[in-house]
Amino acid sequence: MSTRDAIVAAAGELLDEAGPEAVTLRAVAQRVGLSHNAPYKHFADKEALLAAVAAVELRRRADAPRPPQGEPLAMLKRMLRDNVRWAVQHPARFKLTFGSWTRHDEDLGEAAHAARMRFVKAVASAQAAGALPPGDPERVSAMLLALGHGAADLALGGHLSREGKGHADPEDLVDDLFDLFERAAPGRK
Amino acid sequence: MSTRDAIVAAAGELLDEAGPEAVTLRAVAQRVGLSHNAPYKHFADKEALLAAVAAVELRRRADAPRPPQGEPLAMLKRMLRDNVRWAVQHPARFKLTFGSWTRHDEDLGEAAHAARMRFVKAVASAQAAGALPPGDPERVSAMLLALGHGAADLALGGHLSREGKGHADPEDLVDDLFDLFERAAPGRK
DNA sequence: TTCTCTAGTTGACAGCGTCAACCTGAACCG
DNA sequence: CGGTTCAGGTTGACGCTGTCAACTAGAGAA
Repeated sequence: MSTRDAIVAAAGELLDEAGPEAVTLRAVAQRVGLSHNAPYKHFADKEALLAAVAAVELRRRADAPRPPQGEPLAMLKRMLRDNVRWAVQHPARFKLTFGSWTRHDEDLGEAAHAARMRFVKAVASAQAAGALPPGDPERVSAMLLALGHGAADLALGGHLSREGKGHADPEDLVDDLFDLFERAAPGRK
Repeated sequence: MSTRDAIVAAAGELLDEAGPEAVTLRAVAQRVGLSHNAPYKHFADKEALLAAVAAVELRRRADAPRPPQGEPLAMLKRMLRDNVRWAVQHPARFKLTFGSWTRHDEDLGEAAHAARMRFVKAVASAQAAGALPPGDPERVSAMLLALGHGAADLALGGHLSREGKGHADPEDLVDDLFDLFERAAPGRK
């Protein structure tokens, strides 16, 4: 493993173990056993390091073992639910990966595009199977991803009512949307 | 206007004019014409100040002049679209208000609850008019808000494809969801 | 008058990202 | 083989940040 990779890995671990504010260049360097300025030999600045962490995470998830596929719609639902579950379980990585990147990073942009295309493909097959309404699959994808993203983000922020009857965890909201699709789909022109 | 209010206002202006990273306690204090430590006489720490800014913003939007109401579903759609437009136009305020609050803030929690209840009420009337599927209005609200929140957040992060055919701006995604409701609603059991 | 808060001040502190300068060993080339 | 280059590492400094401690003026209450 290159030193660069070690730095990226250390930053990721720190992120998981102690939250985003603990990810300081100095702490990362120390964890790798280097001096506080060593990261600058591999990354232009802190943001470039974080972009690398995000890109690695994105690809790691893309390369994850695919569960056996079934119905296209069920598969799509599973993908979205997995995304949401991951977001809730790894808030810092989620926010880093899908937050705002201040500068354009070539590698990260490419990884994100690949991840999105994977999802768009799944939407297109569900449409082909008649399980989703027709229309630009990128746009339908955007809607699904927006709901998942929003549900996860609101849940993390504590903006989803947790108590009693109004309770919904973010995965439930994904289910609700799919229910809506199923109700809208069957008898369409 | 109390000094405390002036500090909150100054922080909000700084947020709009120069982005979140420009909102430093020193800059805020200087804008009000006080020494760098003056804010500590009114807020326990920086986060408490930011929570106050968020609460003010939330209430300001809640007190905004209500447009004349029409059909319940159309009104609801307008509310959600307004939220999304506001988020895209004031990203810093949006992220502050609907981001994660590290500590529980009484005032902010109350303001957020009031804002959400306003939305839930609108959902309930749309349901009563038969324009939305039945079910816990809080839960339906959560789904709508999640989609709006996610669409805005993804758009701000540049995660919505901007080019060519796949293009969708966040308000379009809100429309898509409402179209889906309209398609699902009419012939229900 | 004197006492007591409240809202303000100044000055310090450690930690942060970043910059500049220096060092070192291996690879390359004549 | 001797010299050069240079990626990768170091130390030390800078200004800025949030925060803390100590001090102070001034308005009311006793």
